[in-house]
Amino acid sequence: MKKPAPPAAANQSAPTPERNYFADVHEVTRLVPPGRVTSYGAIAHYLGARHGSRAVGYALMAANLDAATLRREAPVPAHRVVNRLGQLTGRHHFPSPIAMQERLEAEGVRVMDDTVVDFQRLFWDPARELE
DNA sequence: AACGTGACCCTAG
DNA sequence: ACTAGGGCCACGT
Repeated sequence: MKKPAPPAAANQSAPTPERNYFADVHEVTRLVPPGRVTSYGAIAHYLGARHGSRAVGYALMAANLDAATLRREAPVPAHRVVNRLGQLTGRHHFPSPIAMQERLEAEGVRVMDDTVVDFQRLFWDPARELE
């Protein structure tokens, strides 16, 4: 899949400047296969490395809030995004603190001590897989 | 407009 | 190996 990474230079006074950014993060996240995981930094890097990794988490939080508010299945598999060490640092932003781990385990991903087991092997890098 | 905060990451000491 | 500090981007006061 090809992705028109919006450079930070595209800082026009658009009606919804952040919509593209959120949409991009969500789109990439949707491409992470079940049973695999990626990291905030990997997504940020794929989108052009200009986006801070923190902003990726912000976008995912928004996705989760939308899902919770609309009471429907999360349109974005945010549980497949962890930090660079494989830790489930975003678990407290799910409906339940254990929802993230449960979703991962339901896909066959084992989690121990808030950390993905075999993270290196399950890691899915968009820059390498979508290239 | 400046400032603080946050699901992060890299580089120096 | 461990800890600090700075850089990164979006958002709410």
